[in-house]
Amino acid sequence: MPELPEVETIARILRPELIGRRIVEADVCWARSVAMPSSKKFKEQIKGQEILEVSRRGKFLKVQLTTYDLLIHLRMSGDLLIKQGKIKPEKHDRLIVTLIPTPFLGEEKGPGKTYLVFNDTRKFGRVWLTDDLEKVLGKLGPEPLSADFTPHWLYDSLQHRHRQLKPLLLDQTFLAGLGNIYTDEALHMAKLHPLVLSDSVTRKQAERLHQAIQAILREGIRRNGASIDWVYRGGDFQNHFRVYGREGQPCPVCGTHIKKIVVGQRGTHICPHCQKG
DNA sequence: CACGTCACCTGCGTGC
DNA sequence: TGCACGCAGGTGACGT
Repeated sequence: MPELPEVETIARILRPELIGRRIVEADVCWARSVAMPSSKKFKEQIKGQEILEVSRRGKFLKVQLTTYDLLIHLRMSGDLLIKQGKIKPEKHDRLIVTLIPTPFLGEEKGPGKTYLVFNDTRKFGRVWLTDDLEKVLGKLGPEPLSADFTPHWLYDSLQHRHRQLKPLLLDQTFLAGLGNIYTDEALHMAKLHPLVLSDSVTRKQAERLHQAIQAILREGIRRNGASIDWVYRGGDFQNHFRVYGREGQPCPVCGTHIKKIVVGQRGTHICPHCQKG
């Protein structure tokens, strides 16, 4: 589900809630949600860890602990929620982490507990607990909103591949963070057809694509991400899609009806007038 | 190396 | 109303 802007939004929401708290317990409700280490070791190792920082890398949420990092990938339907006081597990909760403020080490006394709840209907999401970030994040491409991601880098990297633009942009080892929605939106903004081969892109087009990727991700973040289907977390970018999910509706640029095609098994939305093959 | 296919899961909308 | 089917914000393991 969530792409870079949604994960960034979640990180920003969770950061003030989590930093400075200590993990007293983790309840793994669906063992396969824990990718690494074993469910048993996960519970042992996470106990007592303090949360030092909450950030994002690509679509991964990164929770820096005293001696480990907790990495969370929400995949298609995952969500992270903060709950307080007495809670009852909801239907699709896969992991519940119990937290207390660091000054209060007594479990029973002190202020009420806080819970970090990982809810994931489709069970595709995964969490990792590791002391070696590279092991999980090592193959990721650059951050699209970082200084590493320049028009020159993009042009150069496109020339060195021979792939269709959309599948390449979805490839997290090429660039980290774009998913189906933001890729369609960025290609439309850049006026590039998703099937165009990467090494046929001109310098000018690569500059447009670079600009479009950053603009669309920044807009997504500014609007607190998109909330579609049954996962709603307050974002409203879904009301501003230019092409995604707008089959048959007019292109906001030229008015032509948006077409839906399939590219690499993914539903793909284009304006046939703005985005020429 | 690039691409297609399937698998992993649950739930929702559609059409019969 | 029931049911089959297709589809969904992602990724990884295969085979060609």
